[in-house]
Amino acid sequence: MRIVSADCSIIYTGRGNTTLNRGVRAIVIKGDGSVAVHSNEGIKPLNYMKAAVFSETEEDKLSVWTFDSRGESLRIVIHELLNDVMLELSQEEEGLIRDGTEPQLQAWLASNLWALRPQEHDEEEFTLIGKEFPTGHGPVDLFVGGTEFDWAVEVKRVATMSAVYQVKRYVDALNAEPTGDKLVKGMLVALDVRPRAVELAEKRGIRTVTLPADWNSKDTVAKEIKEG
Amino acid sequence: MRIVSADCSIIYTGRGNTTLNRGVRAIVIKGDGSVAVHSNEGIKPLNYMKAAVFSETEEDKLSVWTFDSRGESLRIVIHELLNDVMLELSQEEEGLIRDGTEPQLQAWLASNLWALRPQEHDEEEFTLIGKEFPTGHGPVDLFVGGTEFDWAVEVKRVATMSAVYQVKRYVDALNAEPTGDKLVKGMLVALDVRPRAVELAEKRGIRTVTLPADWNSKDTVAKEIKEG
DNA sequence: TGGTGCATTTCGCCC
DNA sequence: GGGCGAAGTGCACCA
Repeated sequence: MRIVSADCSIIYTGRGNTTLNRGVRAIVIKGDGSVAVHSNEGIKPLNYMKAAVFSETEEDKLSVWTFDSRGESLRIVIHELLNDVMLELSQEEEGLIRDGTEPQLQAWLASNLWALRPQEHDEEEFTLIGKEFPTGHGPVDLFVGGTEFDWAVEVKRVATMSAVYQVKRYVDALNAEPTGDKLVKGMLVALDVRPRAVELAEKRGIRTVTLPADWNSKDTVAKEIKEG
Repeated sequence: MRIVSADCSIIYTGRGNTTLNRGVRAIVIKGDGSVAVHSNEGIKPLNYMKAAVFSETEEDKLSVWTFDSRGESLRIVIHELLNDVMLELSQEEEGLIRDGTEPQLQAWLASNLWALRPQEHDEEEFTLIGKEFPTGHGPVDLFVGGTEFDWAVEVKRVATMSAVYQVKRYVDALNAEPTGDKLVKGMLVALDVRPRAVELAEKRGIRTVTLPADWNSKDTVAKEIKEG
């Protein structure tokens, strides 16, 4: 990985267009040809490009670095090159091992359906009918049978209003072409159900369940429930 | 900005949990306290944290770097520190100037309503009724009067199926409580309307308009039209 | 290879 | 400061 600090100005054209006036930034060029330009703030780069082809030209006695990819171009004018470092990183990167992702949350819920109970003391028995259950408007994460209703359960890490609309579509589609004899209701389960989503869900008759952040570290889980 | 290359292993706990086994990566620490760990591939960092508080301890004769933020922790065990570089970047970063963003596309359409015509030779006159026009399901980008219908126009850079559902909600809400005497129809305008979105829009009676990538560089614009 | 949806999304705008 | 939605989203997965 090559890291350069330089007084530079940058123009990007491609999916959009951006201009970056003169200033000193860090230019990072990786082994796979990807390039990123970083300022002294924030996580995201100012400019970037994936797997690009590098070429260097000279204009008005200034070095111009061009990175080209399909239909995109990043053009860096080097006014002054201040630093140039090469770092030898691992060639074989194993990559991150993630935990607490949405698919894992979904799998955990599938085998801990009691977490969907509206109240701690509730004894309602849920049975798993299917995962990624087809609805005619795309698959719903979990399809669960209850005593009174069947439930279309959508799992999110963060649930916003659009997730409520999504559940609504699933419920309508499932009730339009019933596969069982029970009425289908909707349930939105997330670590963070946004207030506006809670509000909208209540209005639409959809139950929301907020799981605690440590859902995967305990067997007994306290949770907040809003019944729509 | 400090850049370190090190043989390290990393554990993150916070919004999720991640483990990164031993390997040589670049650790980037910026002036605002944000930290990012980069491998030799890709744009996104393996691990990262915004505006964190740094502290260094020693465990089993190894240096451990801990970055803490509210409820999050990034813990980097330094097995071997290979490189340590300090780069002086601009303190005052003007930032990117963006062009071709969705708001700009929306503004351009508002004063170039002819671009919404279904055919090049069509002479239909559109009149702008409002921008960010309230619908009862959130504001629609443009509300436009035509000869036969009024149009709820949603503008995207990339339009997917969820954008179609969004327009459908606007149209239904507007027709449920009419503000004019014309029936409201939906229109989805984007630089890239995904095939599945086109398909769904046709089924839902929503018109889709695909603008060319160079929409802002010419006055006469060729475009593809699908009438729903 | 392209479509679909998650992300420790990040980031900016408006309230 | 929290909510909301765009992003040059990136990225992995799956057809």
